[in-house]
Amino acid sequence: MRENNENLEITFTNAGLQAACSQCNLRELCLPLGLSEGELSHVDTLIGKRHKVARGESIFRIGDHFGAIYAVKTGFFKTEMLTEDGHHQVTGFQMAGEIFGMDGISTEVHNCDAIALEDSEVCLMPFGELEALSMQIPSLQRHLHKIMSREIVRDQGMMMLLSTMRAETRVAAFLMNLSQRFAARGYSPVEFHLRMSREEISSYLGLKIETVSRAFSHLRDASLLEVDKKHIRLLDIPALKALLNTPACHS
Amino acid sequence: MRENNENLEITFTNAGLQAACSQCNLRELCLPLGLSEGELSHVDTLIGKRHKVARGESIFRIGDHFGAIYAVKTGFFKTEMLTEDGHHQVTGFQMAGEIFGMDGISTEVHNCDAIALEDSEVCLMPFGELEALSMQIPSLQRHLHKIMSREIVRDQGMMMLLSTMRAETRVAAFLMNLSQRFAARGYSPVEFHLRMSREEISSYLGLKIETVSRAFSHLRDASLLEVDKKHIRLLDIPALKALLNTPACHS
DNA sequence: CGCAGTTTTGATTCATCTCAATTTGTGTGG
DNA sequence: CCACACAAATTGAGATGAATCAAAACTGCG
Repeated sequence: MRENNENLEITFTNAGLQAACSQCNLRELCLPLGLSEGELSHVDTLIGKRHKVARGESIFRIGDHFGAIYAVKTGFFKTEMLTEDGHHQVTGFQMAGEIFGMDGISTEVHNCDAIALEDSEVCLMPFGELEALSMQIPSLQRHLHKIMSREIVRDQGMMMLLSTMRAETRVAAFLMNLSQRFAARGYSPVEFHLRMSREEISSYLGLKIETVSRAFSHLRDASLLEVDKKHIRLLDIPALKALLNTPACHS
Repeated sequence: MRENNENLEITFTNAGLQAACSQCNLRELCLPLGLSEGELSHVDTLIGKRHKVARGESIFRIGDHFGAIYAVKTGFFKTEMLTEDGHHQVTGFQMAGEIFGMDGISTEVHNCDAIALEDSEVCLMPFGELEALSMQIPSLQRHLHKIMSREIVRDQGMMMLLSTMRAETRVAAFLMNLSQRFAARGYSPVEFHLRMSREEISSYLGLKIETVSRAFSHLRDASLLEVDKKHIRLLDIPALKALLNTPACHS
């Protein structure tokens, strides 16, 4: 299986302990995108050791001092903030090649927890060094800015989802989004495993867990997908896409 | 009135046509924050001419090529995206000293419209030049990153508002947010004028216009504020703050 | 003064939440 | 390996908050 190959590869590169972007199969998705060979070798010197995290452990917590941003090497993460009334609220899920921790730049304090949803590895990128290096390498600077901007756009898309879509549509949009991201990583866009619980999905989508469950059931009944616990199979992607274009009012 | 002073000041500095951050009374809120005198003078060379926009006019539109970010010198803006089904959706309001347009960095194409809510002036900051200059001035680079990060944090806060707060609470949070921002600019935090329509507020808050109207009426009936059309007076800020800490379920 | 657009208010409908019960899954220790 | 307890997910019935539909009041502008 794909998973196994991935694991073998990790074991292999991890033997060197030191992360090396230049050797990483995620470099087309991650920070190094668009860098030349020579530039990449500079980046190699900056990226700290990789860091293993067991499922459930955190990379940083709310209130921690900000010192670095992180790239997912393998595994799956969630980030969650604390609401005014003390509840956790998932603000994002991160998979291989995705970067998180940028929330901490502005105040130099993290304002979310970053928690591994499965045994994972991250690459640590000390932010001060990253800034210093990006003063040397224009294409690195530019790409860093693009990554931050992409996060802004992503969050704004999420705002739109939350304010305009109905429960079922939110779930469909969520699954389509995962599908695309898996596809970009060479995994099947139609069949995948959810790493997060229904609880976490509902928190992320601004719904109650029962509503998410009902949405899954309803999409299944409409033959748009198959659900077996956390295993998802999208049966009718065009129809799911069409759902997203549906106005909020009852169609 | 305060407004008049502001206007006089504009007329005055505008006589020079060229914007000068070093002379700007917003420099503690805006891009130049934390720069030395010498660094400021470099920034002065980069900031393009100021740009006047009449109420209703746009600075950029969805699909426009991205070339610069903008700082509000005077006036008020909204940014709005297009939903899948073709409706406009307000994603933010920008006031003096706030920076917008960073959504365009990632794809080099803007994905929102930026529209003046009143006759306004913006300072145009060509992004390529800004990047080049930030390679010379570490504190400028750092602050640019903080500004982008702040936008990320802001958007995530909005996601939380949209997924956890009830209609009335959203409106209260919106007003409290405006209040703080006015206060930071030396205006009254308890009494201010809304530049945006109920329609725009409702779009921003993910509600219908009638619901926003009812929320205003209800907050008024509870003696938490006075509403006279677009003129708002916050009567009980502690109570409004307390509202925000209220769990989503019926109190 | 009258007209168009905006805002407020009211009555009803509908989607999601809440509460409750059941089923399914997971991990632990005998 | 199975039994048990506990957590996660599903399903159902009813309550509730916001949307919708409709109409009235207000605002601003020529």
